[in-house]
Amino acid sequence: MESGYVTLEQVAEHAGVSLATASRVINGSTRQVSQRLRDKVTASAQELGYLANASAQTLARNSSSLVGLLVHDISDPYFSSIAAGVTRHTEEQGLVLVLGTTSRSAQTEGRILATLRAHRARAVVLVGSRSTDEESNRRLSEEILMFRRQGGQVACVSQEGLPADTVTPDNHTGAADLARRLIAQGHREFAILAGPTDLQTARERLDGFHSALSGAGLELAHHNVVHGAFTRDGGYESTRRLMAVGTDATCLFAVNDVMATGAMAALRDLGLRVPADLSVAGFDDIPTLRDLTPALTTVRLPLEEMGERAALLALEGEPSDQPRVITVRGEVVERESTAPPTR
Amino acid sequence: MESGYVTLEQVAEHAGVSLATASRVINGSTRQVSQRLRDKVTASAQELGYLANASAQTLARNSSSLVGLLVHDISDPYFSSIAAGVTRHTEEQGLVLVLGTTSRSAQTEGRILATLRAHRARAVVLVGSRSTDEESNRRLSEEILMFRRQGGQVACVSQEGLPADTVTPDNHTGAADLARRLIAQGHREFAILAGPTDLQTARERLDGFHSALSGAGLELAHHNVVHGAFTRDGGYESTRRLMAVGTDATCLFAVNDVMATGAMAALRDLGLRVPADLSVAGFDDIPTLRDLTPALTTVRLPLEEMGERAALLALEGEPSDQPRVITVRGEVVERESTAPPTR
DNA sequence: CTAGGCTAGGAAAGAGTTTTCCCGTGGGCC
DNA sequence: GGCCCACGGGAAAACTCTTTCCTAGCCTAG
Repeated sequence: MESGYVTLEQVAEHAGVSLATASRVINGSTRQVSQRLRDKVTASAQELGYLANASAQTLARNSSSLVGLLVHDISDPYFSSIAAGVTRHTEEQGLVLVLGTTSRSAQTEGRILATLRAHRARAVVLVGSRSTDEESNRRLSEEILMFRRQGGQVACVSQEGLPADTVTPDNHTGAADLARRLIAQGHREFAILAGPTDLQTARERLDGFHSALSGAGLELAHHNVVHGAFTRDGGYESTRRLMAVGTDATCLFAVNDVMATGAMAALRDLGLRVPADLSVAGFDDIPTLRDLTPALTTVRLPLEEMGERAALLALEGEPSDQPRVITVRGEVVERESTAPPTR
Repeated sequence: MESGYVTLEQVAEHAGVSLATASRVINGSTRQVSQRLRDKVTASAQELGYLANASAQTLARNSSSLVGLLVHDISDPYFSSIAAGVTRHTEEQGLVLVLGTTSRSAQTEGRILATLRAHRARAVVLVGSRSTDEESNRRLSEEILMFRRQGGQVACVSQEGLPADTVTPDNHTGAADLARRLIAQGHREFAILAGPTDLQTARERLDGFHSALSGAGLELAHHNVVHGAFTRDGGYESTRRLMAVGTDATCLFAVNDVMATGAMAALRDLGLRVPADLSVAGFDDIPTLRDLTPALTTVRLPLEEMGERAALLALEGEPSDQPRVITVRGEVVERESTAPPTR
């Protein structure tokens, strides 16, 4: 333990057995080893402070205990919630979690996936909404397939349609449920912070909301749908844009909570009160944002659980050809940010 | 590329050169290789889709590109902000970030550090407040030294006193500055949510606050200091306890923002208004929590930058014996959660 | 013209495991 | 008692790189 490393060979020598035997004892191989030698080896390992060299093991086994997790931005509480779920599972399995931050760049994503392949990562969990851009999807699919060909498993959160297992919220139904609740509350005119145009998740939520409106015989005016970044600042800025041209809406639906947060900030800066002047609803029910005032009406998603289940899919599953899809249903939680319209 | 892997040997063979030459070309060795062979090798590598096996490289070089990051809980926005900073640096250096979540368990921490050693991680960044418990500090120091003996570098955030480089906030001064501002605002009676008793950071902030009070000739009543978990729920619960026995304080200082968040929630539940009935101040200025209403008066820490600088320390520094300490000074930001007392 | 020094390239020795293959011993069965 | 099998143990190959050491060839200087 003095300095540097203790190798298995040293353990074997110290125990007076062969390298093979020592190895068999250490990693509890299927092969039988007599109790006597077993004890001697474990004692030696203990005494010398043996710690197996993970690289050598990976090389020999051609499989590591690394699990990748790709998110756009770990400081975004949406991603960090999911990350916590993934972490919980990898931690208790004794796996090593590699965190890759893509900053929404497909190129970075590709680079990280290659790195994970180079490390013979066992699995990777991809979080973040799928783009609707065909080209980038094709490239991502290619990467995923390459990963799988090399024996790795892939699971996605919120990214259906890729050649990998998926756990995804039912965005359409969730948004539609929410819309119906808001209609029941008395709202007739809505504005929507719809996020980026090329994001599958954002689009599904918009569609779901829209279709519930149609079902109730309501129109959604074109000028009441505004697109922008899927972030807090995107929500802020989108709201400013919306209010600059003016709106007749009594309720603002931001397709995710972080945008709703930005929206509420913008409205406050404009001197408007929520929900008195305008109701605001979000989507995700991010734990960290539950303390906003007024408390956000939103669609609850079990984010941490989703991360955990994705990890489970990636790590337990047989590498099947048919991607398994777990759909989780969101539940509308009505809080203080929405109220019957005063107009 | 068909399936499985392409090895360097295959590339060499395809290019009609030796393994050694191929290796030299691939990793741009110091040794000269003629342009002709160089081109042939790169072309072959490209054509075959060669990707170096990271484990083999680690084994051969006895050094990997893994960097560990240890936090208590990644879904806590304090940690995820710092993580974002660390990530930024590792990402642009092409390093691989391993995220370890300790759940505040020294045992888990030890386990993860051992895993990182087994992987020959190049460096590790430890985030989170040092305990004041001597025994666990001794054990952690031992782990760190072992890590360093094996060629790894260690840097800490908010954990001074360990045998490793550190970037730490000046908790004492920050809290004292805050106290003085609050006194200037007219407050004379304070209550403190002091966090866990055994947390160095919490204690320093309490001490700093306390000493500024003393400096102004003010007392801090014993019953106005309440301890509890360093979390949102800890803050909530501590506040309930505080209010249950009653307090004469006009201002409540929670030693970090997440506790302050819980405090504000508790006060709201009790029907008290902030700052009208009671002022509340925090510490950290966590970006995600800036949208709370009322906006929190707090001490701003450049969390992301702190993460980045810790990564820098761990990765640039010479392994020196004398731990380098970077102290960052927090800046008081006065917002809406504090106001002159009405009583 | 030869000795000596460079240089580019290759052979091979590691790096630390796992795992296959082989061997010797001992026990059970006829 | 002999044969076969099972089983515990070891030697060595395999995993894929990096790097050292060596060699052949060429150039230059004496």
